[in-house]
Amino acid sequence: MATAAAKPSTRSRILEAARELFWLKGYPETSVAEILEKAEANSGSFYYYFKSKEELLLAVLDYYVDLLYPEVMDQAFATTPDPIERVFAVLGGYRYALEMTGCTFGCPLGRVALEISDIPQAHEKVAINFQGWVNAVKKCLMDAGNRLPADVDRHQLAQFVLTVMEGAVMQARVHRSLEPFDNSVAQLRAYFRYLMSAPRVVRVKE
Amino acid sequence: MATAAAKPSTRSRILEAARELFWLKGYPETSVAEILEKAEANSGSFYYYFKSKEELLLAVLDYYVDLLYPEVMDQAFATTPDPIERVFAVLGGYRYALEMTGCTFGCPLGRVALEISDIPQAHEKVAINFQGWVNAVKKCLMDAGNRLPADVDRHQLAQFVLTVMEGAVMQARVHRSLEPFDNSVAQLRAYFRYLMSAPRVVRVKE
DNA sequence: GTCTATATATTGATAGAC
DNA sequence: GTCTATCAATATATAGAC
Repeated sequence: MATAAAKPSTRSRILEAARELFWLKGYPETSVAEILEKAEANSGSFYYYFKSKEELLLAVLDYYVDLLYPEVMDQAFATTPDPIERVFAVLGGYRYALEMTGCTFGCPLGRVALEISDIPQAHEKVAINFQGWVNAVKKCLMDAGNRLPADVDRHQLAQFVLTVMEGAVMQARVHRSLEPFDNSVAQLRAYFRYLMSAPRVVRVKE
Repeated sequence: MATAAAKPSTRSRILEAARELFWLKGYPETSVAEILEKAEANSGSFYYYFKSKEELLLAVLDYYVDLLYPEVMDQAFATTPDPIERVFAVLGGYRYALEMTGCTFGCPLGRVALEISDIPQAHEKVAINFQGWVNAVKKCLMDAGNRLPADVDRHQLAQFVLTVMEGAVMQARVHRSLEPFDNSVAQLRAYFRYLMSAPRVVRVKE
């Protein structure tokens, strides 16, 4: 017979609680005491597993690397076979997160990227996460083959998709509205439509 | 004869110190004590002018509204007559700020947008700042007249430019490199080139 | 490994003299 | 309006029993 799920280890409970609180409240605004309460753990356990709050942040950022596919990419890849549409399905996932949170919370890594300024290792780890995201999108763009012009740099375009996602999420957050997000994605779509459009004959001045 | 510049008022010294520190360290990580030290003021003066640290943040965000043209737009408008090139000159201003700070500091409002989550008034004021920015860019796009297709929504496109700026600045910050910024602007340029390209004859399948 | 109790520093904010 | 002194709360982190 099925047994009840075992309670996760203390360390992973702390990690999970921190991940959620850093996402909701930000790293500087989250106290160790709050993390402990949410994780149902004690101060002694915390400092047994982590040297400091700062080290916990770095562990959370490593954790996010593992979550890229299960939390961000897998669903888009599973439901959307067309590689170009997959890219927009990934963006749709962020739209859904905004929708579910009243347009308050989008990408937790973008938040760390801007709110932290004195922990260079944190930026390095966010950069690694961004690289993983960009590579996943780049893979889609490469899978699109010759539907995109050969001279379009896939890496640059994938980086641009991340740029648009982060900027769009930010604006949705401050406006508490999906409109700026949808507008930005609409413009990105127009750009892709152009890139994928049939060969053009440009009328030349006589 | 010329007199030495008068020392700014205590209130404006506090406001200016806060603006810079919130930009460099973020709002939660900046203590009132630091602001006072930088402003050469005392706790008593601070709470004479501001009800709380939170109210100071709101005052700083109002202050930014006044700084939009002098700090962000004026130079681009003065040096670049072409309205489309003006938009890219504005982006060039952010590139310069990144360059001058080792790719660590871009837009202070984007930072507040993501690091603050429990002060709705702060988001409202960032939204007002973003609106001003978008409107300034929108004005350029409208000045471009029929160089852009009539059916392109100027507001949506201006919002997209802000999206790209914020996302590009964020990536430059985490990578400590201008490359992601330049890549994103290059893609935005390609999109504008497309929008401004001569009327196209699309080859139709037979 | 987990617990409670606590050390030490710093936080935002206030009081009251001048 | 500006000053110093200080409050009360909270922060991260540690000590040492179990």
